[in-house]
Amino acid sequence: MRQLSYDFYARDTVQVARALLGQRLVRIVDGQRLSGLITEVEAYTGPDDLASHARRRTPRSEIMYGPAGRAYVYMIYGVHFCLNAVCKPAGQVGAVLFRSIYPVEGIAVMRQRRGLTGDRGLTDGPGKVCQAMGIDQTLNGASLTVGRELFIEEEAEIASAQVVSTKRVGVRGDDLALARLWRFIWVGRPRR
DNA sequence: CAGAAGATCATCT
DNA sequence: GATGATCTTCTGT
Repeated sequence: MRQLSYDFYARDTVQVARALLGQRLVRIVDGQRLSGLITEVEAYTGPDDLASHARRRTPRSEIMYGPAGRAYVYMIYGVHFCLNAVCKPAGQVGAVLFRSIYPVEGIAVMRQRRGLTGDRGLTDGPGKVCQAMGIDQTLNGASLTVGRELFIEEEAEIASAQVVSTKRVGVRGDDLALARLWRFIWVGRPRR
């Protein structure tokens, strides 16, 4: 199992998003291995994408302006965390949001962290993925390429990934022109 | 199954 | 002071 390296992330954000589908997200906590196959992602591009936090360069979004292959973790609605992989297509800015995984290793731990007894709804949402895997803001800025607590392992490439939606988002009124969400899902993925 | 509402706080204006 | 790259619970069909 090879850990995805810097070169994987240092590409066009949309390409990285597509390529991440089917790869294995791994979290090691207390010596325990938690993992799952990536089934849904979303690409956020640089300053010209109004849907992206990088639309403004602030202390929070600064990580997205840094080197590729690092984790961008932030809290949302005061309740949940979202995990991103920073991408850097030469001089550009971007990140990929992990929206859903198919859990494989450490499922019992994930259930416990999620407060569930079954597998329904275990890891099918950005906040759920973070809760199940114990990902919080302490991992913001962590390296996904040389880190040992959070990284991605290479799996056999899948062909059935596709764009499910590109959506335009209004920002303060009628400003619909520049916001795009590139969401990719692994069609025909295993179900849990 | 679909829609509404509340939770709760880091971040930015 | 307002907002949000979400989730859960509750209501009604």
